[in-house]
Amino acid sequence: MGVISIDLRKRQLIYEQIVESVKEQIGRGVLLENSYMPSVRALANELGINPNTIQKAYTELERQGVIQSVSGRGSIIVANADTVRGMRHEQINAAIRKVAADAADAGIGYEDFCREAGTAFGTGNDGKEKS
Amino acid sequence: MGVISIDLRKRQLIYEQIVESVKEQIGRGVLLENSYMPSVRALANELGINPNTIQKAYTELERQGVIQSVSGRGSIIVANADTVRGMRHEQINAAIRKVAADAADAGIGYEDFCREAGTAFGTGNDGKEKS
Amino acid sequence: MGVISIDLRKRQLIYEQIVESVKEQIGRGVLLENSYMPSVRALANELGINPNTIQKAYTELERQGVIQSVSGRGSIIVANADTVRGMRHEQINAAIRKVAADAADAGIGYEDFCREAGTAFGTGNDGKEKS
Amino acid sequence: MGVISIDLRKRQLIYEQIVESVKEQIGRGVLLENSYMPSVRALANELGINPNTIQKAYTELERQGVIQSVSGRGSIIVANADTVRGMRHEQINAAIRKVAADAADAGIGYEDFCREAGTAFGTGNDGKEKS
DNA sequence: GTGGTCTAGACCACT
DNA sequence: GTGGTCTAGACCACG
Repeated sequence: MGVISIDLRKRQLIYEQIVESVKEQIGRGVLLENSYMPSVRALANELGINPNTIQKAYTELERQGVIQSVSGRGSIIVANADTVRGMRHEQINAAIRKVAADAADAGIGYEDFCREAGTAFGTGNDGKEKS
Repeated sequence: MGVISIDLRKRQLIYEQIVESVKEQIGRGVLLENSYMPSVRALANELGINPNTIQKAYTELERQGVIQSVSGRGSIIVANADTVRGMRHEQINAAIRKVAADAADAGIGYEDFCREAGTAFGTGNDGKEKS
Repeated sequence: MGVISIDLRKRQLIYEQIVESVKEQIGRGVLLENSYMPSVRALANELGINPNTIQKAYTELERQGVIQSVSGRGSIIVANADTVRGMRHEQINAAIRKVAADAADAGIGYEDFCREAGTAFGTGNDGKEKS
Repeated sequence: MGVISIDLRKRQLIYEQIVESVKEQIGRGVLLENSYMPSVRALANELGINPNTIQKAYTELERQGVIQSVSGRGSIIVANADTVRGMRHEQINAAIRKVAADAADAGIGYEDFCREAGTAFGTGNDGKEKS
């Protein structure tokens, strides 16, 4: 089974899901720097979607400097795990700031915000130091 | 100038933007319980979009119990500010949990998460008291 | 307070609701044979709806032989309670046959049908003789 | 010939007729779980009505959890016959209770009610065993 | 071709 | 003029 996954029911564009999934797997060390990505055709087949969509994702990944397409050879991963983890962190941090701004706007306080978030972190930081 | 605003450039569906904008303004007390919403045509005209899109938004608002439409009369706001704020809070809490889960998954710790979020809350709560 | 009632939120046409409401009140003996109906204008005012709608209802009532309009005088009730009760019974019987046919079609048995209906009749016929 | 039927002369909304017809055919086992619905355009063409109306029906069916639509793929039936039959039964039971309440209100007794209904059930259950 | 959103504009019942 | 349904047809992302 492949390591790249998509969900057709999500509203997020499929090619974006692929981009994110690829970066996530590189960050996890599942996909390695200097190794080849599956071919457009192979991945399209594996995910059961159209090659055009894969192509769009690969083009975007190349634009972001994550992979590099070599004519007749395939697409090679040129970013290392740390780099993409950094990209992912920055993306998530932006999402955090956005939802925090929404929460602040809706009158949710900082402590309530952290308490709500705490449940997602398994390390005992579930807000109990608030009680 | 009207109180309901949309941004055609956003990827969020227009009718959803309207639904959220209406709920936000009710929550802020700008739109009041028992008062009438602008008519479908009037709002369509004001926002420069098609009446059908407004209709779709109003239908959804009625489905959510926020307004009640009567043919030939207009659409009356039946939810009070607290109710709508509660709906909005629940929505935002869900978003917080989601982004927190993403962050945890990406290896961002609870404290980093709260520190990142802290900037959105004006009160100097940048996460220090968590450490 | 008037005896004729309508519900603007229902999907049933308003003039039909008025027709039914009038017949129901005649059947109950609240509106009496040979007495006058409220004037179109008065009833429109009382119900807060447009006189055209009342006029439509009165026209239909006249067509059914329930009232008779006399120019410059008003509309007089010409059907007695028994007559309209009969009309109403026939209408309801038709509705019963229709819903029974739907139920039979959906595979609901006669006994289940009667048990479900029993709860609406306060007289102890709530299906317990089935148990 | 298709299995989904509508009647333009009925007052019931077309998209509602479609929703009900689809659920009925699923309940009958004519439309099967995990099979695809006809495409929006195909059904629109077959029934001679506008694709938007079909879309509205499909959207409602998805909201009810009967089908699941995937852009570019089609709409797959996800509810099984039993589930849909259950939904239909609950709907019909509500209708039974409503008409029974009307009947009781009009002075029709439980036994008369069941006798009237009996004719719709073919098995000689005309209410005799109730007396 | 497929679903989904949106525009444009019609008709209806009712105000 | 008001909400609501429907028609006609456009564009988009995807197959």
